Amino acid sequence: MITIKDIASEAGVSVSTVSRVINNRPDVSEVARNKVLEVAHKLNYIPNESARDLAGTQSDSIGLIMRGIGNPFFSEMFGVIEQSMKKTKYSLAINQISSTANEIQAGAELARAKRLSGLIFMGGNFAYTPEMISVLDIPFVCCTYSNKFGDLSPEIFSSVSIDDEAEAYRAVNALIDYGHKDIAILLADTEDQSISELRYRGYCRALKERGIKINPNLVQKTTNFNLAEAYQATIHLINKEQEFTAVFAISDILAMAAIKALHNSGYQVPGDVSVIGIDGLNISEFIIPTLTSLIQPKLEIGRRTVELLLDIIEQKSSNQQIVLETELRLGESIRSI
Amino acid sequence: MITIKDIASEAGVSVSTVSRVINNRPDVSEVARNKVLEVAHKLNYIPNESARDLAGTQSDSIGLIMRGIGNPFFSEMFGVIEQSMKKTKYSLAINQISSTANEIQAGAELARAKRLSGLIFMGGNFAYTPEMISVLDIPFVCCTYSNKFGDLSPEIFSSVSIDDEAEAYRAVNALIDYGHKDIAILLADTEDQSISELRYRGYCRALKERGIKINPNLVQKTTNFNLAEAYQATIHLINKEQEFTAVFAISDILAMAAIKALHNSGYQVPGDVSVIGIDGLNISEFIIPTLTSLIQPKLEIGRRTVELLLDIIEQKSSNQQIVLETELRLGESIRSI
DNA sequence: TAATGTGCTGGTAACGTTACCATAAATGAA
DNA sequence: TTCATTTATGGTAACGTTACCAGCACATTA
Repeated sequence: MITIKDIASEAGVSVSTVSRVINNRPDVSEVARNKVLEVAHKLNYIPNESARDLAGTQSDSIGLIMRGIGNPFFSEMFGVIEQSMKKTKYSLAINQISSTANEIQAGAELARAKRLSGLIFMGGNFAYTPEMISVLDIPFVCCTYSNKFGDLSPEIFSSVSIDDEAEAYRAVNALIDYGHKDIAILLADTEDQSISELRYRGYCRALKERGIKINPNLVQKTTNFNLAEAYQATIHLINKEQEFTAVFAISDILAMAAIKALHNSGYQVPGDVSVIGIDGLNISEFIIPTLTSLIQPKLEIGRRTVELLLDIIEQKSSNQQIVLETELRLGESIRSI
Repeated sequence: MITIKDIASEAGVSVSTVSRVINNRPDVSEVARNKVLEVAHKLNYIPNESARDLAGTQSDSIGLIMRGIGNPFFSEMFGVIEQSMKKTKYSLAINQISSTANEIQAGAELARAKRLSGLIFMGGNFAYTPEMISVLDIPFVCCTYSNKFGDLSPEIFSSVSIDDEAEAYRAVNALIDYGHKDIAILLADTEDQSISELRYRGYCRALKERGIKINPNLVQKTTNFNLAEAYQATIHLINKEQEFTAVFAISDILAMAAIKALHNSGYQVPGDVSVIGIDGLNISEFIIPTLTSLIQPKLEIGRRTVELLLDIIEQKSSNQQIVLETELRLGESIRSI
């Protein structure tokens, strides 16, 4: 194991100077700098991150607390974030937590155990209170969701996401514009304060504004973002024998399962039933019929999340809530009636 | 920040004793142990991993070098491995590398930077030489692939995977059993020594053994495991106007894109063309038509990978190559002619 | 009785790095 | 010339933990 001491003696300078060179600090002469770099390269030196983290005021690690990798949307988002982080000096420490676990607690523990510089939360809950986040004494950004139900003031938290309520509203309006009135909704999560709840609110608002009564029989819940369960939930919806001509699935993963269930039950999509989703999974463009969906700008969400977090860490920016827009991709899964 | 010193003075013992308790070592009296645990809990103590890694002989981190997260199969495998690792004391350090990067080099660097106890390689290349892996001085396991092209003796490396050649052979034989003779193959990767190459060999062997000549016009390549590219490749295959009644896609992701491309080009699947894949993505069971595929035992691959690596680290086992079998799931995408 | 374990405990030097202070040399201003 | 200021460097104490050695009771054996 090559250490800065080895480099120091080999290059004929002190460990302090080596450390300064490695960390790209200004107060070093060109001669010393070049000599150190040359020796470091020759000896194939790799800094020991543990020692760095321990000695430094903070580590160069960012924690990612993920919930529900079951939904491929988050796998895709993970890839994007990982990619964005690659361009920085920071590395990612990932912690996947169960849907029931307390993510704030998990984040706080990871942060202290690994001396993280910052945290990214993905796929979480919405209801944070100031007391809850007070245990987090480092910068954090919520990715793909905001704090619509909590009572946090905008100054004390950051997020990068779409406006779930507004986008759902837009999706349902698209269906209504196509002439649909009997629109079922396929929800996930049993928790009240979830992304599902927000999108449900958008559904309700759209129907109300267009003078359509909400029919509880057309509100179908599934426990999570899982193909098999969503399939069963759709079968259940069909078995209610309540007429509907369209399904708004609050996620592409649910939408794809719904299309399959409808198809297996003898319904044509979009002939008999139109289906629209939200999220924009890569695969949803390649199924038959192509899924109509509101595509989240995954690349930009990931990029902006990393950017914002780093700016906050480096005190170039303060907390803010960034809201991005989806793009409506018209696929083959809906038609007008 | 609470340290073992705080606990030591609060509990009235030495730091050595606290360390012993935290690490569950035997030589501590019950009285001291209980007192320390009580104080640690009261002060909400969380061990500093950096200090641990630095002071200890090795860290409790395992590195995961992943290639090509583009293929959802690896996202799903990642979830499984993450889950399996949860049950152990080890934590995961993930490094996603580009398809051109040298994974051995990446692994070696990560291992030294973070003082890893072991490495898992996923989605990589096949051709390792003893010199190449000699830079890795820690235990490692190749997950989902083996070393079919390299000249490593079985004693010096470990893997958990299916037999890609044999499984491809099985898939193509299934098509032949259904009466198909003009069987196209959809490959990925331009590199010679890949998973794609092995599956291609299985395809060739099956055809040869059943007396079918290999038609180069029916061998269609795409540069990687990507839906859009696979779609284009299939279109290209169709445009050759070479008759074929079946497609063997060497991965589900390619198979799904192929089905879509065939469908958009006016071919019925399986009416005109049968399609079979390998891997077993979650979604492939929910597309129309349900994909026929050889399902990799993802859970078991992940579990055995972690198990084997930990056994090697803890010297309970030596290197070995574990080969698991797929399960043929007959979907709607093939039919006999 | 003396010698030899055995179980538990504390002290302290690592681990590899950074932060901070001290100092020497070089430069500029008075 | 002399003093102040800048620039480049080295020395060393942290950081929080584990590994290792030493030592003290107390029990066991010859």
